[in-house]
Amino acid sequence: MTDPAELERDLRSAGLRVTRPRLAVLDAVHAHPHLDTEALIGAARTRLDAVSHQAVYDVLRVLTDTGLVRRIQPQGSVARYEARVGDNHHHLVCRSCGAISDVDCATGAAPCLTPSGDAPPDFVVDEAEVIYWGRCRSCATAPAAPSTTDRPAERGNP
Amino acid sequence: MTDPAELERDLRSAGLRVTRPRLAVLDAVHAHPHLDTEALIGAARTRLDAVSHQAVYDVLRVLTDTGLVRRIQPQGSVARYEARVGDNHHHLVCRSCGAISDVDCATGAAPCLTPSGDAPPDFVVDEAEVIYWGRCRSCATAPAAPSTTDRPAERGNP
DNA sequence: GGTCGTTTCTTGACTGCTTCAAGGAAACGG
DNA sequence: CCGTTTCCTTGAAGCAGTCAAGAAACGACC
Repeated sequence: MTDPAELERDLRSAGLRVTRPRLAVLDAVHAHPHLDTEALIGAARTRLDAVSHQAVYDVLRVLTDTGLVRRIQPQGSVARYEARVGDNHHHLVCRSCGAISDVDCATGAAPCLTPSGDAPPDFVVDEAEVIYWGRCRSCATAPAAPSTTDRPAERGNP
Repeated sequence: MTDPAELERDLRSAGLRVTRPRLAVLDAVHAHPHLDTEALIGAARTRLDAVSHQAVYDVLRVLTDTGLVRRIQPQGSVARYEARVGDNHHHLVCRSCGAISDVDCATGAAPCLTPSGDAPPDFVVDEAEVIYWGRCRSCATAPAAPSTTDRPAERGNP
């Protein structure tokens, strides 16, 4: 649980009003990286007695727009959010259980990567988003049995 | 329009039955890279008199599963498909008009990139998916007026 | 502290992409 | 040519996310 005063300061410095739903959601995103919206609604409701799902959607949008949180959405997954912003890190996603983990970016500053061979015609690139696809250890060792300890990402799994 | 015999050969070598919807969709994906499903339904219907939208969804799933087409889905966009597979290339996406273009991968073979600093814990990576975000030339020069010549990607644009 | 204007949250309905399900049609091996 | 298997059609449903109108909360100013 992050210091409320710090969260409040973050909101204010982003030019946002400080409201209880915003504090709750922001704290939840800090506490649990890579959660989806539904889970964040739940997490916000443990902090507050009641929040509408619409409020959480609104808050997440505002926080994303102001850069306080980052939204990621690997294929086959719904939107997920994290509070680690500004360091241009990347993500590892497990193909079978959907687990996500962070990887530091080698180059550091965005766009950490530029299209190779400067062939690209007329594009001004400001960010390179990288997703590493593979299998986490538990799924790599037990291929057919996706672990249930992490939340699955793919919807249409047979 | 790709040679039908060639498309047929591709289907067979992937172990798939050759049907008219599959040929039509596969040809459409070859002809128009980065189209979304709705546009592909339209493109398939110019090749065939009638195809159900469900058939196109089914076909796209099968083609994706067998690796004959690749599915991409930048944030804020619906699913899009391309027939350029196996070369592990990447994509440039314009933030304002949603235009997508291809970039060759420098390294060539997948995973063209490995997580830097081998810090990542216990992940077997088989692919690195890179999306370069930025602005295409027309949008970079006219920031406030997204070009309508390319199909927009974002839905909730004000 | 109290008051006012603006922003934000609540409630409820709705959209759009995608998938599910059942039955008929087509592909392909024999 | 026939039977089995797979695939397409039709129609409906699911689900994440959005829209809209009114009530509540924030915070600036007095």
